[in-house]
Amino acid sequence: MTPETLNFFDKVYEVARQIPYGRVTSYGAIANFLGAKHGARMVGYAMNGSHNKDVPAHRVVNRKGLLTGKHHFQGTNLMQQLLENEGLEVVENQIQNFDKVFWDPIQLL
DNA sequence: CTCTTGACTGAGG
DNA sequence: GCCTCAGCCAAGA
Repeated sequence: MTPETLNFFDKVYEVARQIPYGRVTSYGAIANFLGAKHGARMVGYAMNGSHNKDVPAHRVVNRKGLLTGKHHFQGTNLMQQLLENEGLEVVENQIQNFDKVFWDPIQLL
């Protein structure tokens, strides 16, 4: 675990916290925003340790709007419930109107 | 050290 | 649109 990796983890959490209410983004978008050469996979891996942080990990999905990380949440459909609670429409672990609720961290600049 | 496993993604058929 | 393949790379066994 290099210092750069730790910094990367913190950056991921920092970006994730900036995701607006009712919006979502993808692992790749975050990776691209951070210029992460480790790739989107590491973003997902970073989220693995986001449990005891104030990170809305449920707003981060894969590029198709699929809730690939729902099994990392407590219960079976907690992630979906959280998203629906924010006014999002989720069917079969997939976010509906994904292109409309998608939020690219690049817009933060 | 090697091998496997992923909360991924883009390209090609 | 679907499926498959190949890069990607940190962590754990």
